[in-house]
Amino acid sequence: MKKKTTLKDIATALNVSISTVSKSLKDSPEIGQETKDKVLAYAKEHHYQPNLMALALKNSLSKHIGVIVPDLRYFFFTSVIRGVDAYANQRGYHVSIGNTEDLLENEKSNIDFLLRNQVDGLILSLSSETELKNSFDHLKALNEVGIPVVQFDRVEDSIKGDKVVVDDLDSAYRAVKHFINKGKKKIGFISTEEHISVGRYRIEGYKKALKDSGIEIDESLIQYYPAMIIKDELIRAYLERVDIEAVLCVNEVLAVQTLRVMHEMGIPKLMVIGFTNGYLSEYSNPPLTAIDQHGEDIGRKTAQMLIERIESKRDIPDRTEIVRTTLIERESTKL
Amino acid sequence: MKKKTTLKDIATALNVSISTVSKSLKDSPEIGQETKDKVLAYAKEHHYQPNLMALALKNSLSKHIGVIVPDLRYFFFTSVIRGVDAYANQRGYHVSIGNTEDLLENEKSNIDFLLRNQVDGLILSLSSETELKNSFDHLKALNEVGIPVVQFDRVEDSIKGDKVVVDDLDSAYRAVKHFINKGKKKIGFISTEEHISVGRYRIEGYKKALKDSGIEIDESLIQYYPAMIIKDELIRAYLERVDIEAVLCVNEVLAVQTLRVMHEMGIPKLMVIGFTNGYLSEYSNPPLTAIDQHGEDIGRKTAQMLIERIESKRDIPDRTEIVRTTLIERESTKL
DNA sequence: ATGAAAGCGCTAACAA
DNA sequence: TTGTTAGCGCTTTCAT
Repeated sequence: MKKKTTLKDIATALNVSISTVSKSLKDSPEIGQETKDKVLAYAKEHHYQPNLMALALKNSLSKHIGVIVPDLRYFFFTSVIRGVDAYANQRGYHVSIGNTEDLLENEKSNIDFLLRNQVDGLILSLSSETELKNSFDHLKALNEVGIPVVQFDRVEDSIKGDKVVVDDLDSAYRAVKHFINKGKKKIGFISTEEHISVGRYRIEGYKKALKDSGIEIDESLIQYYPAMIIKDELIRAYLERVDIEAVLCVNEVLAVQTLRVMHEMGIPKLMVIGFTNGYLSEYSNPPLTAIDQHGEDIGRKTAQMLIERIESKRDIPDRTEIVRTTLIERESTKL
Repeated sequence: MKKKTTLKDIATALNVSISTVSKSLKDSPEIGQETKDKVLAYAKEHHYQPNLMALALKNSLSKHIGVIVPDLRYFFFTSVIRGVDAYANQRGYHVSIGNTEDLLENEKSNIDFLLRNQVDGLILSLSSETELKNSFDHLKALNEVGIPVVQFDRVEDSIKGDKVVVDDLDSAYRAVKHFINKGKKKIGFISTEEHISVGRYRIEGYKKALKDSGIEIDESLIQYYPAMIIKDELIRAYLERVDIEAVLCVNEVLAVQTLRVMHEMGIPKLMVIGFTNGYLSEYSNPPLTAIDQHGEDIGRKTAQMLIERIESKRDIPDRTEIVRTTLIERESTKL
């Protein structure tokens, strides 16, 4: 494997000093045109690439940020990443992605790795296990080290730094209102693990909408499942157990799955809304009414806040940005 | 923003030399226990993190690889990334992800960035535009620089390095045979852009299966769409135009979409198979028979080949690994 | 117009 | 047992 060309290589080859080469490459006026040309030519020919590691070492700024998400297979998280990537690249930053698989250990090791690699800042959505165990020391450590952190979606307030969240409570509220406006009164709620912060807000919104409409809350209509991915049978059991006209699901996988189980059971008059407006919602049969969380916007926003903080000398007080969702109405609430 | 703790900081604070600190941290036998303890304690307290940039500079090995994919929203690509990540981490490598959005320019800039960041190697699946324009100079340059590249899925033979591909031809062949075994003879094919390499193999497999079964090929049953994401109307037009009993789709989005349009048109006796076994296939209604490309295996395989090459001193001849797909039968081919 | 030297954080060979 | 030094690739200040 060939070695990469360095300033020194160019310098020795051309019999000039390293600093002359460095200056030539930046087109410094200090250097004569001839020399510059020689250097440029040689550099091009040998595919010279500045070593950003060396630069980072020198400047103690890596122009490198990390994004850590719980699950790369979820549309919402990849959307956010796309947003971060787009904004960061445009500002000359590179982004590294870490995937926790919803595990605390992976979250720790990812943070560790990114830190050692001198990322200038971190964007992060908590793993499910982190939230479950309330284990935030590794994140508090980030505060102590002084590296800026922007959290999104699944956030923990006790950790310093900016936050971008979706108005989960209000989104659920509006979704349930949507059902009610269509004349539905018996409304269910299907959620994953109870400890996830966003889930808590969503359930509150659900309850508030019912209360505000004078509908009594029936806890038996609320179903928690222990994992993100569950068997059809569990949903079937729920649908058999309860007597509902509409149901709000906490993510699009559950929503689409409910739709299908429902169909198989032959109860097609049930309205369904799901959180996340991804391919699943868009292409499901029937198409699913979905709550669009605007993942890319969230990504851009977090990246913007982070870079602002990285590049600012002064201390900025912590900000929390709330992104309004949009209800995208499709067939699943039209019958 | 606090500065990060360095060896030097520890050394001055403790009135020892930098190398003493360095050795203590690696638990070198050269150093006295007392000193070690002092150093360890101080390091812990001040959240010392070795600066991997400095290490990379020193060793000219960054333990860092890059993965560049065309579209993060596709299940197949995120699966591959998960596989790469899993294997690489276990080998002590970090992985940076680049997203080209199927654009040549983004592919170039991603490669550039990764190179400057001294990645030790690159894993890559070509952008659609790169394949369309046959523009491979930026990739050939990688060969000249001597940085190892492993391509997967959408690959170009003229570029040196290992490759991991799916047996696209045979997969399509088996899918079509599956239809034929179920008594179907009029079989359609829905594809995206014609220039994508995997698409070409799939169409060949489709044709070969028909030929081998003595069914005449009707080019009018083969439909190319200009983009990955298309309107329902285009599919409807196709379904209205042709007279088929089954259809093979080049990805799961198209397959699920076809299923739905079909359903809306009231022609439920059409069998559908799609490439990629992701959430869409699994949760569609009805569940979709899908060709599982084993993305995570592919990811692990590419990472393994790449790291082997990075760490090997000797030249290894180029290898091409072919991953066999699995046909996952679900409802969409059971009627 | 060009070059020498210091320093970013770290390791390792060599001294003491 | 501990310390000194050189060097990884680069920029920048200060000579020359």
